Amino acid sequence: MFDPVCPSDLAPIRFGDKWSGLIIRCLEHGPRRFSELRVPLRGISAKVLTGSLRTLERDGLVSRTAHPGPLQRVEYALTPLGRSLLGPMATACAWAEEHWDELLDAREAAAGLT
Amino acid sequence: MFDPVCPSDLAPIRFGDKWSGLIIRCLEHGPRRFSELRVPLRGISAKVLTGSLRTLERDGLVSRTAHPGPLQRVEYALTPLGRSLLGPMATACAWAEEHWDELLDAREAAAGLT
DNA sequence: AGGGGTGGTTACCATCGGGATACCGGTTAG
DNA sequence: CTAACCGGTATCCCGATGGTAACCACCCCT
Repeated sequence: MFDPVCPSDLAPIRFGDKWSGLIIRCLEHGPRRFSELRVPLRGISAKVLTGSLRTLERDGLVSRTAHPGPLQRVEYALTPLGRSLLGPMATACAWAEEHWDELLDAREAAAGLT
Repeated sequence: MFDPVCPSDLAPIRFGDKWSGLIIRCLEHGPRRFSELRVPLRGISAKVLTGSLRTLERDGLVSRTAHPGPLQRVEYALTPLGRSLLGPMATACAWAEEHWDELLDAREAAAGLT
């Protein structure tokens, strides 16, 4: 997702994968079920989604609750820790929205003089 | 580096690699030369560093200037666009510093009940 | 009994990022 | 002449990431 780079010790540390950011934002407005997550994340395979969810769970960002009852029903929700990430993520998104065009322009310009 | 995830269109988009964040932070306080970058980024190979720098250059975040003269001297600096990233990155770093322990605890707890 | 939805797991496979190593042209110092 | 430094490039290789497809148990509905 991103590198929380600590200036103190210069080592690259990453957590999160291709989909983690998206998943967290999908959980922003409340718990979602497994299949509810697959809808907005068009293209994600079950395997990768479970993988990402397991990692997020392991890191304490997302909680998994299997609701009892005859129907199989599993809900994923943000933990407080996960929710605390929404702020920084919003900042990053704001930056991206603001500078997206410049990025594309730069890439296009760079491709142009190839 | 991180996913600037736009909530509007849910597609995973990433730019930056393992070292991009670190490189940008190394350039925070002024231009640096190729070999000056390799020092704080212990462990990075020349190939990977050039690769990352080329990508950052392509995206308009970093500028490369080969100074004329008999001595080979190349300097990398942040562009205004690159500098605009420092804010969001600081936010991310602050989050990381604040919640780093919780993350580690969660991982440890998860590993514990394996 | 059969079909469908939910929430996965497993095996297989292609791709890619990144690390190690060697090399290279130009320049300067000893 | 030789060695060393700068800023790379060329190759090889490995492991992780991620995608596809098949399969599975459990439950519901008809």
